[in-house]
Amino acid sequence: MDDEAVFKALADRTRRHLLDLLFERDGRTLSELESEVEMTRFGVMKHLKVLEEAGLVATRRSGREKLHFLSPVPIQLIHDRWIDKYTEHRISALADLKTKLEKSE
Amino acid sequence: MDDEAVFKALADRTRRHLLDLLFERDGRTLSELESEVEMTRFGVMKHLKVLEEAGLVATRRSGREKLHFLSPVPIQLIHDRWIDKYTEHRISALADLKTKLEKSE
DNA sequence: TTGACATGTGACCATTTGGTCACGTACGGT
DNA sequence: ACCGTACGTGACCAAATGGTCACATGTCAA
Repeated sequence: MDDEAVFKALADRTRRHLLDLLFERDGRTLSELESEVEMTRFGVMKHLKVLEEAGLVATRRSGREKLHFLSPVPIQLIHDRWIDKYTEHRISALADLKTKLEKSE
Repeated sequence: MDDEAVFKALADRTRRHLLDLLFERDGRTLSELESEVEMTRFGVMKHLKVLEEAGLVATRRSGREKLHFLSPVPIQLIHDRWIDKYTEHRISALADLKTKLEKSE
């Protein structure tokens, strides 16, 4: 697996925020994403490039705009790497519990 | 979520290899893990500390040894963040296909 | 209690990374 | 044709990261 690019891409807080934005609504342009982040256009562009090269974001040009889409396949592969099929249900229960505890703080 | 530490921890190739080793067999000592990696003891120790602080590895002391265990809960949480429950089956099929294609190369 | 083994700490250095900027290219509307 | 808009490139710098080493602590066993 070409995992290096994927994990490096996920290691930055801004890039994860961009993924969150695209998870919420797909097909946004660079300018639109830029307005959601405290950073110049150049920074955002660099981050999107990293995400695209990692296969976490797919793009499509439309005139002078570039549309960005979330591509979750690599995330699924991460999961499959360290979660044993047989213990998956047990872990899921733990993860749900952890989420609930944190929300109720 | 305290995701920063988790993603930073996963961003390094050596640390992912250590997780693979622990996924394969739990409860190993530092010295044992050191022998599996091309690096001095100090480097491995630093990496294990990062993994432990991220909650990806749990430890237990036993005499002068320190035993390391894989803790996959944070991995599950990553998955849950960007994989929509309703599209999960479709993505899984894609991920399986990708794995098969890469294996047959 | 002495010695060997297993783990721990802080300083140090080379490389990578995140962010900005000056400048450049491409498309659309009027 | 022209101007405004949207995206792209390369250089540059400060900060974070990965790795090693000298040195230190704790534990077992003879």
